[in-house]
Amino acid sequence: MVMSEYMLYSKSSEYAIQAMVYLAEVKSKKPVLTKNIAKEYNIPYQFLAKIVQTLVKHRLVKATRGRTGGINLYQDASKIYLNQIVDAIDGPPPIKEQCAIGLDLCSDDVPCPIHHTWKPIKKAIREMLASENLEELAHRVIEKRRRMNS
Amino acid sequence: MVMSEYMLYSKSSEYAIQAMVYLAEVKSKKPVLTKNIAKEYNIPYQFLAKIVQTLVKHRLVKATRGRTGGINLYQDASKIYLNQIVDAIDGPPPIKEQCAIGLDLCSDDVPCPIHHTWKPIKKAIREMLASENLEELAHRVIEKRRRMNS
DNA sequence: TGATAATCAGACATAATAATCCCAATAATG
DNA sequence: CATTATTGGGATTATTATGTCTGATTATCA
Repeated sequence: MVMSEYMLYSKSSEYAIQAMVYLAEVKSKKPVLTKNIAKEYNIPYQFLAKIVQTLVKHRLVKATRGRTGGINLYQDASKIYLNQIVDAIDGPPPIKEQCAIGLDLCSDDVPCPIHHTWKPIKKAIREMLASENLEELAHRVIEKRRRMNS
Repeated sequence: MVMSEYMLYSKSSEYAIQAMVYLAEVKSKKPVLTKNIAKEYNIPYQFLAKIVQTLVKHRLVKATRGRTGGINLYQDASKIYLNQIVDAIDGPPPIKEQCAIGLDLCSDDVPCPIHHTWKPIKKAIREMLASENLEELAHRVIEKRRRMNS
């Protein structure tokens, strides 16, 4: 199998994050073309367009139709966190705890073999996604570009 | 998309782990039937048979053919770690660091926006998989069963 | 008001993963 | 030695995730 490494979210979510970081980066008042974002990040255009539609429905992105149309962030970049994007695309996290090795009925009371190790890690991931907002991310992307070009 | 939650390895690897925990649990000198493992864990038999073939090739499982055949652990349960199983099925981890949000050229020098948060978490996951051996896991599965039936 | 350029929406196509089928090879047993 | 029961392994199918096509809708601008 392929399994690059530890998947936190789907490819679709990854594209969604990239697109929204782009929007946070350019800070354009005017609508930004989905096509340009796709080109910039090498995302298949039509596929990204679909993802953007979902982001619009979840009010993470605002779309303007027509000739001078495009997309913008629905609200300030500092108020949008990674977990919101992932939840919009992949759906909200499961109600019941999921067991890492697929045993049924895994909980704090009846833990699976790796429950106590896995649980805090899972919590750390959740907190990571819930603490990173687009404004900070965009800042760091800009910083990254600066370093790459030097 | 579905994305139950944070995928550490493929479904195939999950099945492989379950099967090997089972082998560690029963501690049978006689070969154990793949069919029985499949039934016990509700794994599609033919699919598990395929996975077992891979485990055999990687010398994690020893297969005995013929009428009284079946499978056993290749070595002592205490010497087999989760990462070995995952690597055998999903392939070894990528050489280059993978960026969590899919930006190219992410490294310690030119980090992606969430690099510094993600890196230690990734390390923790790796260490979890590299520190859990089948003997301990089997012990805890037995303990789990005891608790579930009380 | 017609040409142009964007998003919206649903159907369709492709690729990757998961699962199944079938029969050969192996080995024990009556 | 035929029967039975197992793994081995290639081909095939099913399901899901990813990606594409086409046309409708909306809005600007000459």
